[in-house]
Amino acid sequence: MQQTGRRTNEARTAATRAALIAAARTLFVEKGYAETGTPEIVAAAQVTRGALYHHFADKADLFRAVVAAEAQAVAEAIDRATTHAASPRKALIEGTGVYFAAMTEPGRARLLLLDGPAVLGPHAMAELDRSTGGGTLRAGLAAAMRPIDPVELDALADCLSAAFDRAALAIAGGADPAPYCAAITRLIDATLRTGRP
Amino acid sequence: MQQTGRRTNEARTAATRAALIAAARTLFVEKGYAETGTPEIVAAAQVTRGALYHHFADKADLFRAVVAAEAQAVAEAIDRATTHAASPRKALIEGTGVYFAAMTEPGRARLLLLDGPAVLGPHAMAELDRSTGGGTLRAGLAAAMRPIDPVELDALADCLSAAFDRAALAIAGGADPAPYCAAITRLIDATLRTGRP
DNA sequence: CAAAAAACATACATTCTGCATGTAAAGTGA
DNA sequence: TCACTTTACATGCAGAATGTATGTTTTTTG
Repeated sequence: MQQTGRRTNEARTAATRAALIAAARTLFVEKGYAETGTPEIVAAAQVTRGALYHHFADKADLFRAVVAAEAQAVAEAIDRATTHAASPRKALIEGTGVYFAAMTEPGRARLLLLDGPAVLGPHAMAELDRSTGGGTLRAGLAAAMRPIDPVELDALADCLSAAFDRAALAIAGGADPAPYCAAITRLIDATLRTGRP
Repeated sequence: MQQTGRRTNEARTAATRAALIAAARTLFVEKGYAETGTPEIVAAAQVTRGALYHHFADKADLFRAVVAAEAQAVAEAIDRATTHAASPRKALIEGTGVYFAAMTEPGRARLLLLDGPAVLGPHAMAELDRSTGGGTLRAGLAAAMRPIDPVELDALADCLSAAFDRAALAIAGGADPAPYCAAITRLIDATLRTGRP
């Protein structure tokens, strides 16, 4: 495992960045962003602080990379599991189920829903969502409801996703999933009925 | 304004704590929890760091006091504006309006919805809600819907309040309130229709 | 009014962050 | 392949922040 052989610069960079992101993810999940120091991260990643500050602007930038990777993983899980369901409504219900399942990955809820918004700001998180898999819920709603004002649709999708996030966070925190799943299903059905009376 | 005259200990403590909480609130709102240092806080409050660490266990404890005061203010605003509306449904709609208005106080959304959960944890925030004004939404739902499983009612109230919070955060961030108000009203109506078909 | 306790003030030890500067490894053009 | 440039990493340092230990002043109490 010693880097005795020659390695291309691209490979070196990829390896170092990957090691840093993996180590940082573990520690950020375990102890939170603020309580994790860069010395601890680089020790776990087997690199020096110099390497960290060569590849990332600062600690927050490394955290941004960790969160981005996490959002990417969620987006991929959703893309992968997208079965073309019969009705738009079925698609919506299944989609939320997949999102829900993806958010059970340990530490994911804390990174994406707790420390992420606080450290990077809700604006950066929203843009991150948009650049990865965002818009899925909005599209699903648009397909399943009667046409509504696009701006209100944006707001509705935003509020609904917040409800999903709260459920995911509660479950990640040890709550019983059953009542939350029931509540979420109820919310979706209710919203759809609003569109088609 | 010099504290030349004799002051009872109780008064000294109250004044010092109030000055610290006020100064900390301003700075935490302006620059966030992590970027605000205790030297800056005590300078703004005209006290020394010794006073801070005499009254509060650590920086997070001071932050907890700030957030608790904020939650208290919200609870009082809701209690104050509670008009006994005609129908349970009207009461629910009006209640969310009052909550919404209370959350427009500058900095409040950041303290209660962003830094609070990240620094103190969602569990502590939930307990804080419970100890101040929490349960209002749950009670309103229970009154306006046909009876449902209490555990699911808890989850539903939790998810709905998350939707409200997201809207409050968006508006505090500069978003147009109109579409969010429309989306929230739609969500409430839809949920109530679920209970009484 | 003396003794105890509370409320502060000061100094210090530790730790962290970000940068500046130094070195080794890889890429490049002739 | 060889000098040269660039990239990747290593080390050391300056500034600042946190929490605590210890000292001092102001109330309170018997």
